Amino acid sequence: MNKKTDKTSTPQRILDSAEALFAESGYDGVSLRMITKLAGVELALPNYHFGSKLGLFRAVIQRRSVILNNERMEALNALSDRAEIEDLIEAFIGPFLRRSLFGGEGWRDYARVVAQIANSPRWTSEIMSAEFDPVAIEFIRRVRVRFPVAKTEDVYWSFHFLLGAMTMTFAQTGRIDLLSGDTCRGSDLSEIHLRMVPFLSAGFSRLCKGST
Amino acid sequence: MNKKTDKTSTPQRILDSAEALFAESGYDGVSLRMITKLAGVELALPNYHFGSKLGLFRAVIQRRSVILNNERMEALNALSDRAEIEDLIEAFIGPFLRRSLFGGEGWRDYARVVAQIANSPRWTSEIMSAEFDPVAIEFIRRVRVRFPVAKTEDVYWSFHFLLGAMTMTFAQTGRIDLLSGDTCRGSDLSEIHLRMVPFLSAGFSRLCKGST
DNA sequence: GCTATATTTGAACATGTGTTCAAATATAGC
DNA sequence: GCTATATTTGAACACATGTTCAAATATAGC
Repeated sequence: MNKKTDKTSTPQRILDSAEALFAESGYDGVSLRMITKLAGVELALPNYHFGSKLGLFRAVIQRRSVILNNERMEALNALSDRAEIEDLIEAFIGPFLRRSLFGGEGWRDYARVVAQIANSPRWTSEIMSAEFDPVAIEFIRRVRVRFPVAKTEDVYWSFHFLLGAMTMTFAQTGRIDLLSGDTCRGSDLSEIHLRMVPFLSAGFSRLCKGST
Repeated sequence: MNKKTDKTSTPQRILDSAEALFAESGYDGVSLRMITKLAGVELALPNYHFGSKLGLFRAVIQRRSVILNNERMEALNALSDRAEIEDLIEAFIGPFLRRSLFGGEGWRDYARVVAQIANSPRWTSEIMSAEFDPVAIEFIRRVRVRFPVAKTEDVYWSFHFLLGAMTMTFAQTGRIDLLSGDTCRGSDLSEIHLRMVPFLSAGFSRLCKGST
């Protein structure tokens, strides 16, 4: 018999299983026994490799946030100071949407985990702000360059609405599928992407162009 | 000694405590012992009055959803067929925002619970669709009357973005407070309301007016 | 005031929880 | 091949979980 039943390493198998289960039921809805059973490893191993359940959760988030934030930051930096709001929004949301769409189950599950913690007061400062604020700050800075006369609050609240639309998209709850009788599918991220940029651009323009 | 230490009835005290705790930590993050301790009642009473923990959770949601949906449906029905998109959006989100703002802690906590279940696949059909779909369907119908040439998908996706912005607002995680250095406060629902209607109206107009 | 029903009490039940640890095994450096 | 380190095993720990139930108490109808 093989020493490993799979090619992937133990920590990775644990991360993958945890990611899939957290996406479905959230942090408190999943036990280490569920995770280790799905991963096919012993119960003690998550604690050995990640210290604690909380350590495992943080590792799940960080594994992909690092990759993601690099891509997003690069996309923003690639734009000139005269870039339109459409381009800024595209740079901010595009990498995440593309990963969720083409990156396989793991990335899709990851987005669903992020969506849940983004709406939970418990994880806001500890995880959301810690992991995702740098890109957010840069995006907001660039929006203010684009709309120099916009009031500070208008920019932040516009960003807040963008964040909500993005989060709801990542959540993939199937609500819109049910509601539309499958006319729309939450998994069709390219269909959403196509509409999200114009929708949000119009909102930003209305609020931040300075007509007040 | 009094037979009741408070004026409110036992079921209500349980509902209030459950609501406050669910808002902070979600369904799985709260135990019946936490709830009964906060409510100052015996452990067995939630099961007696609501059948199970799940029954209690559903009761927490339904207690206010009934009130809310009546108000929202009336607000929609009060509008003429020629109502602007601004008015439709106002009717859809206004009652909820006002309750959260002026209704006291209970309504604020309730909104936070709804925000969390709105992003969790686990509760989508069981609770979200069951409780909130009728108003959503009526809102969408009215949007299509207002924008008769709009493609079906554009209307649904616009609604999806609206739902995201609304949910993120109700979540009250404090992220935008942190990010803006308290320039913006997530608890200032009137500040948000003021901007949310124009922002979303611009998005709907861009996507649904039929220019494609 | 008595009776029937509704509610509350306090304890127990079986099972699930994250974490720990010494012993066994595998891996890598030389 | 031997040794030192890294990993895995399997079991146990102390405690928390939702639910149940008979007994005690309160409430309401007459």
